[in-house]
Amino acid sequence: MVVEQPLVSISNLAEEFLITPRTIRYYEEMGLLTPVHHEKMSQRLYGARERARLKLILRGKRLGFSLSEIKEMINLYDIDRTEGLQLERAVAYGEKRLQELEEKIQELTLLKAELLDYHQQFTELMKKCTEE
Amino acid sequence: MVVEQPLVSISNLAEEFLITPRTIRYYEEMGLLTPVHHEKMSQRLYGARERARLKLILRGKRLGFSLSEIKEMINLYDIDRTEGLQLERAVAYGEKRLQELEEKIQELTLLKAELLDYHQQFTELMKKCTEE
DNA sequence: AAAGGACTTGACGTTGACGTAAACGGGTGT
DNA sequence: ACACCCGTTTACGTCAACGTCAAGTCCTTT
Repeated sequence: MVVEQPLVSISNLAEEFLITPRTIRYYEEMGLLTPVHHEKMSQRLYGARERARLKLILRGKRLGFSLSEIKEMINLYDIDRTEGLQLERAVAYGEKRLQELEEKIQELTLLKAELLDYHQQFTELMKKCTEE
Repeated sequence: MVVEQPLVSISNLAEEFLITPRTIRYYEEMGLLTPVHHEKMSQRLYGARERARLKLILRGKRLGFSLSEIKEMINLYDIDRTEGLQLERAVAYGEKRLQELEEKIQELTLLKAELLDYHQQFTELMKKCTEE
């Protein structure tokens, strides 16, 4: 039983994710996306896989990763498709990335705590000003 | 009782933070740093305040914020020096930033969980391969 | 058939965050 | 006096991540 995949055009996909077609083509150019090209026709079509990848890419961007970093991360997800000969390297790399993520979380939490501290001081100060 | 501040030159500061003098001057140009200029002499000198700011800037960079975002954040810390007339705006802005930080933390945690999941699958798979 | 709209591939422009080189000045050791 | 080192300003170069045309292709609609 073959499931009919909903394939969409580049501008539809762009609209869906609130980005431009140019951006999507750029991600393909950088090797982050690999849409199917319609038979004998020069048209990119995007299915569930590319949609998922694009989601990952945009999340990575929001988190401040570069495109090359993101590429390496999503390649980790796709490594089962590769020969799988350098699994140890992949595992080691994954561990390194995990540690970096943990550090980022720590730093963000710290930053948030500091801002929160200042925030509370200010709010306190404002209360006093409005009380009198 | 005046405390003698240890003021350092631009290259000393650069060396301390493993960046270049150019980077420090650029941050000043963008309004992120305001070193004291030695009297009648054209030399920048950096004290505790600039060092603290630079620390904040570099942490912001590691977390993927742009320089203009970082500028707004450290201006929140320094708002007591301004007239203080628009405190409400500052508080509101601070709350917005805090919420964004919370979202970033959530996303990072999610990403980490996903990577960890794949990582464990791979490690499991490798065990089986080496066992036989 | 002619027009219109969505897609394609170049190719060049732009912005942020610096790198790098040029040309100058002030103090210091020899 | 001269070289040397550290600092300064000014200016152009660079790289990532796209924006913005230009020119052509394909399909549909009138």
